[in-house]
Amino acid sequence: MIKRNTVQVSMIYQTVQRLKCHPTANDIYTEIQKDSPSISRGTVYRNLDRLAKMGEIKKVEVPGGPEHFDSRCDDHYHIKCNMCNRIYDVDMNCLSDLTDMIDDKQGFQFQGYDVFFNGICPECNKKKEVI
Amino acid sequence: MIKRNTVQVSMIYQTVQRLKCHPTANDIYTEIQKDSPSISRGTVYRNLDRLAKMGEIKKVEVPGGPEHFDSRCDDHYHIKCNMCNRIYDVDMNCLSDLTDMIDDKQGFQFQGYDVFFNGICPECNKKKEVI
DNA sequence: TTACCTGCAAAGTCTTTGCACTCTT
DNA sequence: AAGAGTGCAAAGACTTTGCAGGTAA
Repeated sequence: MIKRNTVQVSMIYQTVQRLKCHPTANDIYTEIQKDSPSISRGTVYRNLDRLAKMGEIKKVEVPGGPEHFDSRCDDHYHIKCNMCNRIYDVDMNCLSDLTDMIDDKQGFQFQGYDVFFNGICPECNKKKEVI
Repeated sequence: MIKRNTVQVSMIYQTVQRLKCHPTANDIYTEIQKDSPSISRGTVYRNLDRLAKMGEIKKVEVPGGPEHFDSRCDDHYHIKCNMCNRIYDVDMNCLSDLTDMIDDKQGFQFQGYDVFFNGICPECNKKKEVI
């Protein structure tokens, strides 16, 4: 998928590793721009996509929001804060194969599933108390 | 939320009930346009949102795709076909409270979760065999 | 009559893409 | 050299919004 070792690719990869906050493509773009103002959004989107397809990073599709990216590639779940929309890891064992629980598969070929929690993050919880 | 019984609101509600295919806002817009060409997209989006907030219909947030709407309001899961992107109901008992399984909530206030399956629908499976 | 709702169009958010140029290999 | 990757800008998909006029109550 990626066949050339360009500075842009490594900056994008490094930035996903460095930001521990499940950044969006735009977060990564903004961050890289601080040092390299000429980086383009297209390059960021293209390479995040390539890195995810290669399994170097993980694409996190958030229900009702933009995509986020994660340096942790093992199977784990996420929670979205309903106030600030940030994404965090959930500390829980993954469910055993959920597709075993389906009563009638009706001819579908099940390939995978997402579990996505939502709630309020500790930081926003504090803010709420102040208000 | 909705305070007036307009023709547009009832057309939108009826269309969600009639289409059993988990339509998107655009599907509903296109469908209503056949009979009422002057309906506007804004009205469709606004009223789908209001109907969902009132609990008359259900908003289905699809990971990595536009929102779909469902006439079934009880708790149940969905599967997205990775080929045609259509949404179908999954015939399975809902999981008991998943948030009980979280080892360390780290100060988060968990409010809910989505489970979303993906795979290949029977129709697309047949097409694959032909190819 | 009031104020909620509509149609329209513009704008906003997120993402993809075509093209000419650049740089890795 | 070849062709993968880049920057740029335009366009695309989906959704929201401001406003003037329409209409249910």
